[in-house]
Amino acid sequence: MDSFAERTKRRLRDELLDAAYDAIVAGGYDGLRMAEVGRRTGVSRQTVYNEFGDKWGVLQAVAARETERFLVLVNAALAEHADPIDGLRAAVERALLLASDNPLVKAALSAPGSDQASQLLTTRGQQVLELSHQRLDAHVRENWPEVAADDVTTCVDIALRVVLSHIVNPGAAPAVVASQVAKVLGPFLSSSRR
Amino acid sequence: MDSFAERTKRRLRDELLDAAYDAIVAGGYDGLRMAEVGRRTGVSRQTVYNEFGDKWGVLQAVAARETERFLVLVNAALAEHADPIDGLRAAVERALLLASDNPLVKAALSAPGSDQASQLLTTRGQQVLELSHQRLDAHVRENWPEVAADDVTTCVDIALRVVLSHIVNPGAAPAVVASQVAKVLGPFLSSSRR
DNA sequence: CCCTGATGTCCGGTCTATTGACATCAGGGC
DNA sequence: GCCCTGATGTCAATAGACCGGACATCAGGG
Repeated sequence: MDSFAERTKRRLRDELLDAAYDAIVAGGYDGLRMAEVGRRTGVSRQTVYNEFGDKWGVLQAVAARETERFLVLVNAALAEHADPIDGLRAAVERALLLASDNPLVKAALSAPGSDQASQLLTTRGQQVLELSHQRLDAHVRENWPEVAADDVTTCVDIALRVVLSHIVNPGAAPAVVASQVAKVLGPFLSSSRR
Repeated sequence: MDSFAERTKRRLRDELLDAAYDAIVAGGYDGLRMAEVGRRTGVSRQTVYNEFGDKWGVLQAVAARETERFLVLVNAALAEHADPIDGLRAAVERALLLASDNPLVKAALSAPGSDQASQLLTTRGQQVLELSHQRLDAHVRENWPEVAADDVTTCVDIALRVVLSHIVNPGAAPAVVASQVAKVLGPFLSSSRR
């Protein structure tokens, strides 16, 4: 089922991502050295290339893992509320708070080389968007089956984009933004109940 | 220094030993199946042979690891006493207590196939003896440098053999045996102080 | 203008696990 | 007594992954 070799492969990838994460947090995308990632993990530079293709692949993989972890926490905020609108508000606020003190987000937006890394959240943001979409859609449908599936998708998409925008370019405080989003999307959600 | 490959190799060996340990505790030496050890670890049967040579090698390796762990605890008992004779008594008692509820020792002495496994502690006990000797000698010399090195070796050897004998063939209670050993060896130790 | 350091690619060598086959042996059932 | 099963132990061929070195390329700095 799950062989030692498979576990080892996963572990290798995980340790490489740990090393890359640390390097990015410490020195941003520019400070990330492929050779250094390998060295810290006790593996050759070539192995890093075999695993991720190129440097951009490393950044993407780090971001994907971080996004997954991020979404677990956001989904937990969603799940704490019986009413979908309350859940929406809580999730938005949680996401903004988490993002504001996430070392990787900070590094991506402010460290040297941020012009590259920040694209993960802007012009090259499909990966993060899609991943978040999948996780959130699934979770919302499970929690509030009474809302039409299409409308869930629409709602998640809009909220997601607003949140992402605020992460990249902060406006009002998290709680304020969350209330705004809930207020604006609330009527739509209510009208779509079966 | 310590590459990913080396760590993986150690981990493999460790997981194989875990699987073998469980199998032996559950079914004794006869109940140990090479294929099962591999299967539980997610590795082929051949890999088990590559690592340990043969079934006896597996048992030896399990015993060696267990002995090391055992000695850490026994040495801790030694270290808790400033006087060598007190230390000796405490170590003997600790060893006998630990052995009496050690699952591996129980399996080796009572489970089916114990005729084979028990040889590790009797006719084929060199490995365990030597390992214990090294660890204990080093520890004792470090703790009580005032005792002549030769006499330490002698003393450890005798105490060790008495303890091993009591493990295989229990006599008086641990505390009693410990006191006996301390009483008998005490004068010798005292006389050898520099 | 060269020198340095980093990315990315290629390839041959090596190590290790895997797979399948085989010989051997002990125990149990017919 | 004889065969069948299951286990140990051995062997060779194969495959997969990492390694090491070499190389082209490019950007930045003295």
